[in-house]
Amino acid sequence: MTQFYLQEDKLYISVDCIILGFKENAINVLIIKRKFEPLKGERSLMGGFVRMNESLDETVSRVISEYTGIEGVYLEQVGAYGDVGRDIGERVVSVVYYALIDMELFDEKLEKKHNAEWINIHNVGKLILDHNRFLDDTLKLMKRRTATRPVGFNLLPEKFTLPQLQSLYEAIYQKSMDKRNFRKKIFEMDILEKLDEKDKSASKRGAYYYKFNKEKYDHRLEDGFYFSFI
Amino acid sequence: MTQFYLQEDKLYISVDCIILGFKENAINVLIIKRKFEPLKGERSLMGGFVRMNESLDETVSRVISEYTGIEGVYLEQVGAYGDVGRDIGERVVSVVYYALIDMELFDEKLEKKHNAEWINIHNVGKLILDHNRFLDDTLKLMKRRTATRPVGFNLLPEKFTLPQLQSLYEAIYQKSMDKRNFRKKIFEMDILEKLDEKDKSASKRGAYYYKFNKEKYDHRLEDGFYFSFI
DNA sequence: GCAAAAGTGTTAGGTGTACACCCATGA
DNA sequence: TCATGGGTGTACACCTAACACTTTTGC
Repeated sequence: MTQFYLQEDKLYISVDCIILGFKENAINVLIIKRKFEPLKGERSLMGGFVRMNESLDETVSRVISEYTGIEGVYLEQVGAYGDVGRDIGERVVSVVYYALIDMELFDEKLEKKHNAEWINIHNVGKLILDHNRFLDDTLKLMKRRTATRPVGFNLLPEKFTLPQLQSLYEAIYQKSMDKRNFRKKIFEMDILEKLDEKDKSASKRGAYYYKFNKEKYDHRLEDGFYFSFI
Repeated sequence: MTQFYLQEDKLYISVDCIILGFKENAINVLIIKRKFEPLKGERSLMGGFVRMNESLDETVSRVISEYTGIEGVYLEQVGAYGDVGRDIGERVVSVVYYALIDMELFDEKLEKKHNAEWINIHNVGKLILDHNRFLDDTLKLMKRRTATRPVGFNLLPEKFTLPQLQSLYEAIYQKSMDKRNFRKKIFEMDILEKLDEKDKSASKRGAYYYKFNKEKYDHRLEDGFYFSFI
């Protein structure tokens, strides 16, 4: 059986990760300055080669964990990029994923170790190779996804306030929203659980904490419930 | 520079294609019965290995052209599938694409040559490996895409009637639509060009032919026009 | 007591949906 | 003339979007 494949070419496959986090009312992406040739000193996404005995998902998780210290994050595949000349020197097909992480869980020691920094997604300059394209495609996909699935919560801590949630969506869609309409929409979805606790860090009055209630959400999905932020 | 990659693994990469066509009010997919081992006689999607000097897009186009005789079709990537055991015998990462073709352009000689047949997407039985998953993922993606982009036209001849167009969308979404509402929506989009010619094959009165007007569509997109069938 | 953020309802306009009849033509 | 599919308009329900004031509390 192996005979059948023998005449075919084998290629390098890498995974590139776009790690997104939310802080100070902005979506940030983790970027590294490469410490070695080729392209030393230039800015890049995090990546890794897919190993023979490793699934794509395993490669991504390995890379994410290496650069953030976090396991089990929300991941979505953006796509495979395979133009012949996309990498320099060697032919490499890259599969791109993005991850939404809670920046409070980020291991800051890794920031120095990898020469990494969080950059506002609107100020990311030139990246190596076709990484800017990866980022552009990711942002389009992420906007669509956060509009139709409750995945934005992955960018927030487990407990969050409604002003926080709103400012997250405002950062994603780059437009300000009406407080009353936003809250009405969220409440109608009936997927949040209100806690008794308040966050007083942003105001004297304090804002109630909420949690995303996955059970409620899954239950609502069953009877053809259609989801839509924005 | 090449040194840098030397220690990494190289893998086989294949492309699998889901070729969709519209005929007799149903969406059909082209399926082959494999003529050789492994898995001889079983039903499969069309695929091909990515060659060292070929981009993914080139591989897809090669495969599509080989099995349909058509060039320049509408293509969209579904994703990369890379579980370690997904292929039997060897490790192969597969990148899946779907194509929307006008079945009138299909070269029927190739049907026998490749042991291929068009099967209604709701009657496709068991396919080899993880090909059923590819098909399921494709259909979800295609439904979303045809709902928000005017790509359904790729499944019709250049000239088509409104009853044809409606029956296409009814086949995609598996539900019947109101004629008046459908036409209203389409006309409001203002992306069709009415021809003077009629199609009399389905009725005595005849239905006017229309053409998709890409210029109009591109123009409307510029001023934040949001598109939505269904 | 005041500054600063959290929280709360109503209305008007627009969009989606349901629904029934006449038209054109070939046989 | 009749059977068959093509073509057309309206009314109601629902959803979206715009809008301003009161509440809480630490300082």
